[in-house]
Amino acid sequence: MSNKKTAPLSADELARVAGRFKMLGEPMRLKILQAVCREPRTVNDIVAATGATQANVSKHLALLAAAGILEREKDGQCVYYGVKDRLAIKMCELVRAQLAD
Amino acid sequence: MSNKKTAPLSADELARVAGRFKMLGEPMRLKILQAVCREPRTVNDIVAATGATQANVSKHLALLAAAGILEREKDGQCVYYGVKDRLAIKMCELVRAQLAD
DNA sequence: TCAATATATAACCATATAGTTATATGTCAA
DNA sequence: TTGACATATAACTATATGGTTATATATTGA
Repeated sequence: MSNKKTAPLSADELARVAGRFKMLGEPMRLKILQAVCREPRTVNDIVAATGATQANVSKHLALLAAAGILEREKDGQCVYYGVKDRLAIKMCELVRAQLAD
Repeated sequence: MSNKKTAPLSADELARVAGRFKMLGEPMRLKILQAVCREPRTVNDIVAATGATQANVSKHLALLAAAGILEREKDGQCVYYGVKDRLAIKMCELVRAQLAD
């Protein structure tokens, strides 16, 4: 155990951390996260829940899955997306709570 | 106390939360946060610590201060920037820890 | 007042990316 | 097969913004 007083992040680490935040820095993606937060949903469900176009939702889903925030599971002709990274959700709640003061 | 099972965020709240993350989604800004994390530092110090140009640092500092993440205090001809929003730092550490697995 | 120093800002360019439209791919049922 | 549905992807446009250069605005000391 023990922390080394938090060593400075390398350029690479900095970029990774920033990338994580950048992924959450888009309203539409947060809206998608909200839609799949409870349980996995199909792309169609998410499209309906967000009101965005199917192509746009699909693109964001691909990004979120590639970032490891969502996970993809195919079932027949449907594809379910669910939350893989609970920390992302946690952080959304933290910020939300903070803004509500 | 008591949570209402987390009501869905309005478009406006969504934008605010996203804006918060977007502010942290830039490597240079994280580097600046690192520089001022322990104690307030002058712009010059931050420029030296980050290796970026003075104009660029100044711009990011203005953004971070406007977002309420940093606070600005003038002392003579120097300006000190320090962390105002500890949650931002906390989240950086959370993500950093997560990536280190 | 003048020079030196610290910080901010304006104007600009280049790049990344969100959203769109159109189309491709895959899966099922008749 | 064929048609209907679900999802993905390609090509494109428009916009936001990070970084740069040049300059403006304090503030201090000589």
